[in-house]
Amino acid sequence: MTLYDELVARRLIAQVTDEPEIKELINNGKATFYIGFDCTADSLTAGHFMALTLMKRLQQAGNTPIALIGGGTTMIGDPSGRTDMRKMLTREDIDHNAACFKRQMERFIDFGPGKAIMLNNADWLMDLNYVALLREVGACFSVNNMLRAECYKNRMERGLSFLEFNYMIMQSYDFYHMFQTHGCNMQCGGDDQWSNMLGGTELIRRKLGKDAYAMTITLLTDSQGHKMGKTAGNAVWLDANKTSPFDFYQYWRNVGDADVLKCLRMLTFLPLEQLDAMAGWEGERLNEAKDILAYELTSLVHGKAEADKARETSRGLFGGAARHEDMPTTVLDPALVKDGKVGLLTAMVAAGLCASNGEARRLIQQGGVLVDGEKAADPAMALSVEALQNGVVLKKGKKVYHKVTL
RNA sequence: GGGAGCUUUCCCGAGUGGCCAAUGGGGACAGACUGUAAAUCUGCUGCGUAAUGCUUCGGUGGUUCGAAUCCACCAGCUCCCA
Repeated sequence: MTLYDELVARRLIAQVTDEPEIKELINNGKATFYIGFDCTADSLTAGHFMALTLMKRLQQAGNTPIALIGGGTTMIGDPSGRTDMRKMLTREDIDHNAACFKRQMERFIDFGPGKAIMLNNADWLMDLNYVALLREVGACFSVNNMLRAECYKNRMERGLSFLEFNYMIMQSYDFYHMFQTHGCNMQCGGDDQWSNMLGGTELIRRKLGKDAYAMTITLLTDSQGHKMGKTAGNAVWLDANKTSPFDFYQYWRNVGDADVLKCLRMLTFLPLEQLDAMAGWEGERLNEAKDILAYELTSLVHGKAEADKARETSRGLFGGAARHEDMPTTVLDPALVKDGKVGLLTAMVAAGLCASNGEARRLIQQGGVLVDGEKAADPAMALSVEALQNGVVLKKGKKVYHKVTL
């Protein structure tokens, strides 16, 4: 099976500019493609993960990836998929974030000589001269066309600043620039980037009379159409300090039935034959598929050892056994001890299980808290120092486990 | 440059002097039912030592016994005219 066919079979491809050409390029390792990453946070997220796997799949077939860190474009802020304007980040924040991204990507993509390149568009965007830029590429963009682009359409009612409007031009310029300096002939990205990407191929065609290609991948959404990779509005991070391997594992272990196979296909490297065999699984059996999904992804991101630990912990907790060595743990501040005890409410807030005492109290009153397996009935209860020294397991709701110690 | 309007708790959105911590919906969280799923039903959703307590309705001042509600200025956004 060729690479292109595999991508199709995995339902990864959303749109392409020129199917026969792109097939030819990537199947034969002739593509030098780039994917841009806006560094708005100090860690990549599960959302970026699919882009990384795509990069890896293409790299394995002999194509050359360029990971473009958006040090310059982040200064502008992409309005795609946004209803409001992004917060402006300082240059220092952006540089810091770019460095963090780089570290995470290096674990995943081989940046050895001739294998892959990492660039930062701050290197060329920051020095652009306004008038020179306008003269160089300004004539190649039709405002009429830009306004028709899907990503701006829904902003027409709410307002779109000139700053953001220029994002497409910057992104197009990136492609144009790398086409010339690095022989970059294809751009990949999320489907929400489609119009920005077309801006680039169009610019290259007009300025250089050459063809460049664009391919977008399907955004990973759940069966309700929501973007995946978020819990309670927070991103699922790839950085172990921001989302622990256990929580990362649990996130995927808990995807809905309707989404497991899709996730396996799009995110893992498991052979398609194996996935096809799983496609017939139903009901309870899907839990096996979820376990495979969670294990595969955790081991890709955090390594096999961490994945084993997370799986064991998870099985221990949900399988009834009392194993809890690896669950997230908080060491309480000794200052919280009063009369040889720490109030349960205090402990829950300190462990980050609740935002406030009031919330913790409510939770207990609703019967949502277990202390070492026993339902906590009284919000006023306290944990003794002796018990804490051995570690007390707090369970919030059905799935959130947290150990507190002194 | 001129004119009109908007800014409410996580989001949408009521509220237009005391009965407002503020209707309703969504989301989130919890309980029941389950398979660590979905759907459904229920509860809950500012803080709190739980009290006729405290802090909230873009910001700062003011009027008033009392303001999310009135006034002034500032900021942000939207729309119309140039």
